[in-house]
Amino acid sequence: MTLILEQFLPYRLNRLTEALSHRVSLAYKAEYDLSRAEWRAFALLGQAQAMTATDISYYSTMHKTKISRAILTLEKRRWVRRDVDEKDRRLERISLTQQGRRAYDKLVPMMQAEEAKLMARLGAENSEALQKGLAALEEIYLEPKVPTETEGAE
Amino acid sequence: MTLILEQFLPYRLNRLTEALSHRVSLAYKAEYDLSRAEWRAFALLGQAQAMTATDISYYSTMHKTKISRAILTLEKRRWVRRDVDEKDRRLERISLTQQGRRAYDKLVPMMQAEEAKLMARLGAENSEALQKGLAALEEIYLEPKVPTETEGAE
DNA sequence: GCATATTGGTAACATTTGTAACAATCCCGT
DNA sequence: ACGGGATTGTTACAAATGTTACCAATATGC
Repeated sequence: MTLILEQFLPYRLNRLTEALSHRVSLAYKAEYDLSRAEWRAFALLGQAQAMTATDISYYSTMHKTKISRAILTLEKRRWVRRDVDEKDRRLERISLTQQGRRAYDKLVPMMQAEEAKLMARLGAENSEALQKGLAALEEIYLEPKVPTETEGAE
Repeated sequence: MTLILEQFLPYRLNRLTEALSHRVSLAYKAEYDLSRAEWRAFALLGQAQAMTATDISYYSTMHKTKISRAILTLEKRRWVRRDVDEKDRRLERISLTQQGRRAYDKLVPMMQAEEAKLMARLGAENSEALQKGLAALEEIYLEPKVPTETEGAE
């Protein structure tokens, strides 16, 4: 009885994720010295208008204390700011500052270029297969979407 | 300029990996109280005859000190043993004990069942697409194989 | 053959992370 | 309107992790 790890989905995903994340991290580390947590929070904030820390935690699959700290760091850089929600004063809506937006606009093309390079190497057919497979997996295991407005994460 | 995370491969892989790994971890945690590192080292040792700690580190994408500690724990449980390689006495070949093998033989079917359930939900077509896409990615980003004998990692 | 560099593995230390407790706020039923 | 219970985010502390230094064994170069 043997579990063939090369065929075991969690193992495969783990290794690929590690490899890809590491590759991509080179860009934001070299350019801005961001940690993984910071980059993820940052990327989410770039896409959505204003999220709460809980939202970010949910969509990044990272612990809320980690997010709390990442946000603090980003805040110190003046890349994000917090505004207490007037309707519910427990909530802090986090959003990019103008300065943060500029950094985002500079960083994103680098990431996209990296991904484009990868897709080119994969080829159209493999790439499509991958999209299809991942989409199906996501449907089973993940919540559907990243919000573009602050909204509860279930 | 916006990076759509739902379409960004590292993000997608990360979330899926988290979700799947967590799901699978329930089995080995509930049954044997293994940590992730322990489970991965264990699974690799179940497949290969005898690996060195460095091999395990490489194939599990985990830090060598983490592996060192995981092996120590597994050794205390008497699931693995070490034998100093007589040819190169710096090396320790780690392998499953009989007791370890029994635990492995009990655990593996549970993991396979979990995966089979997933594949069934995916359906044949999506599953094949996924396989194809992942295989292509692996070819670009990963070393080819898990050794079945102790051997250097690249 | 001997000095030096390299490798496998561990240990000490410092950093990072998560768990648990907390304050502030809100919700809801009464 | 009040009180119990939930929710948001932070902090204190404990556990896990990684960096660095280290030892032992081996390989390399002269």
